[in-house]
Amino acid sequence: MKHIAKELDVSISTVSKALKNSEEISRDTKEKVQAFAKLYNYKPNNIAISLKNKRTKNIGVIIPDIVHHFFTTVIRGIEKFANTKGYNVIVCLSDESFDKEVINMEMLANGSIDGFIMSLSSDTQLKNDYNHLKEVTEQGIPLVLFDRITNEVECDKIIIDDQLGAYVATKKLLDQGRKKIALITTQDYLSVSKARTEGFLKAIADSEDNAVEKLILKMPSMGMDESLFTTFLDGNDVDAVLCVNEIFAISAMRYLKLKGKRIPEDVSCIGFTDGLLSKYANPSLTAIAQHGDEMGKMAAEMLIEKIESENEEETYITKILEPTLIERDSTIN
Amino acid sequence: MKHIAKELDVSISTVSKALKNSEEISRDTKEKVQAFAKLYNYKPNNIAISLKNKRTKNIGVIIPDIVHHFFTTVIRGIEKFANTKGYNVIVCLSDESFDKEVINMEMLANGSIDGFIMSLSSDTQLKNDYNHLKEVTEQGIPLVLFDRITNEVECDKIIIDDQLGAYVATKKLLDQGRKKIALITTQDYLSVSKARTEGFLKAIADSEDNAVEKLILKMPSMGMDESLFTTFLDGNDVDAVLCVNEIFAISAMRYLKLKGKRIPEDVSCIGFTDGLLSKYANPSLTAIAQHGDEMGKMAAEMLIEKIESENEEETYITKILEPTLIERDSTIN
DNA sequence: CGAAACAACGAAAACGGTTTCGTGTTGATA
DNA sequence: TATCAACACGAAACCGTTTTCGTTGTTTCG
Repeated sequence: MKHIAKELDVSISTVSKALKNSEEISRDTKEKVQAFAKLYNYKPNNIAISLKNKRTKNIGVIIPDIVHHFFTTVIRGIEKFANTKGYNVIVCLSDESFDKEVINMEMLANGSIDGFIMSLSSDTQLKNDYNHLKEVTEQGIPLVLFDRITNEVECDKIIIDDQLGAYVATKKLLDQGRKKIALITTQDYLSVSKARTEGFLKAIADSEDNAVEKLILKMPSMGMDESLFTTFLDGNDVDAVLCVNEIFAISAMRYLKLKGKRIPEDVSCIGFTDGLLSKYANPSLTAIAQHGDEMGKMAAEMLIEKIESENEEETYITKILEPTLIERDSTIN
Repeated sequence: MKHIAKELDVSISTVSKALKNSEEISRDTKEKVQAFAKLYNYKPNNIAISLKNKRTKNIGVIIPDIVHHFFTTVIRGIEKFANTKGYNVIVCLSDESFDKEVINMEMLANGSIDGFIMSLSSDTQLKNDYNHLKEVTEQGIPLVLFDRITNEVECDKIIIDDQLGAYVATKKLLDQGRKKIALITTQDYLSVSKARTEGFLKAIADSEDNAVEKLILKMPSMGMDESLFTTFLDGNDVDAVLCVNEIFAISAMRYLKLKGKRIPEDVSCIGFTDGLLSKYANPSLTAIAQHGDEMGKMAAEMLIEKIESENEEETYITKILEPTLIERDSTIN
């Protein structure tokens, strides 16, 4: 701009206004300035604009893991919507660690972003410490929590109804006449695991069928522990399995097949998260779709709404998406 | 800072220096200022610092698709390394579209980032138009291209040796005595597909076994076209299949099994990209690992090196990573 | 004791824009 | 002809920091 101003012998103010097509400036000058701007391929400096406006047009996304189908679909949803609104997405990975989550938030909270979208790390949910979130909201930075959320922090939230998902899936298994149903899940401190377990138990309780046996295996970590897994499946002759993630479900199917079980004839399997594995498994896996794209889109929508809204009224909402049961070949039709 | 300055009755300059532990400022004042800063939880504004330093500590990553195992591992690699160096990662998705790629680059090139890491969209490789990349490099913004690259642009690049990967995989199939080997790939305008096809052909040529038959199916798009696929496999009684991605490989295995073929006894299968599908397929799929994490890490390393190096000497390097053949159950040991 | 050296700090410019508030020129109106 | 809008533009403050270059007041030394 300085350059153009000098070249055209006008002030920087005039250049600025001319480029914004201000009514203040004569048609003549505007055309000249704009022509020069094109010529010199002038592009306004985003940083300077951000400093002036106190708005960066960046949104920070903090997730535990990116090599995970659900999270990537959420990011895609966020990115797509954010882009239409002129926002960029800064992605940080907490790697399931509380400390990294804190560091990342602090890194971004110093003016780099206009708002956060995040899903809690397992470590954070275990520690149950949300001070870093509270600090951010107290600074007035909008925050949207998705999927792995907490009630300890007041902010917008979006989740799928995990309990309902598990309920519907379990009901599906019951309706097929399954009597010995296993739930393979993770520890309860993860908000989603807890909700899914509740849905599972509720469905069985609602069935009022005393012949139904329920079994629950709580895996210690997010990863696979083969021995726990096989011991559980060896010791219990189940006829249905509901797993809280694809990996558990695929592994269960594989091991059951190894043991000579036919799927779905002998054992029905359902897994949470409708990812690639479910689709391409053999047999393909009936799955509870979490609609990550939609979730991401809505999270971005809620966040940008908050960012751009003038009023400071603190009304927070929690949106609950309905999961969908995608029926495939691992359950009987 | 203004606040602290007023409160302590010193100048803003003094506050700034005190916070940076400048030698100019007395121990006494420094302690006071730093204490106040802690008290008021002062955090420097990154935007202002960026404006002053002309360095944002952000790196822009533009990839065609994020719901793709290889790309997510690359992002993870980038993010991890970048974070250790104090950089944040802004992710943009081109969605395989030339236009979006251009828009994203322009959005970020106006001061939002210090450098780019990107992988070309298929659309861009088809159009063969790289002016947006050239503009960016001419502006002096460092650029590192990975995986899907072009020779049309002078910049740092990093790829895996796709030709070698295909060569090794094909050789593996030949060594097993396979005589009728299929390659299922995509169109040649994708740099990686081309290289893989070359490796495939080279391995067969090198074998000097005239009994070996080679077949190539070029799928029209990135997605699956079932009819083309099945027609090809029905019409050719192959005993080995090499696929340029997991989806093709898994689909091939599934269809072959459907036709009564045993894997690996009757047909050996190998796929590019060692992702989740390969690991959890049944049988598990022998795969060519592309080391996305490593690639991402190195890309970030190269980029940050360029960003932080003082000298303007234009020396660009291309790093070539070696792929690894991960042997699993879809090939004979 | 005067000059030089030094320690401690502040004023102001700079980064690249936006925006408010003038100000000087016109032309129309009373 | 004096008055007043409207018009077209410029000066300067501002966003929050950094940094250069003074400017003080105090030592130190010859």
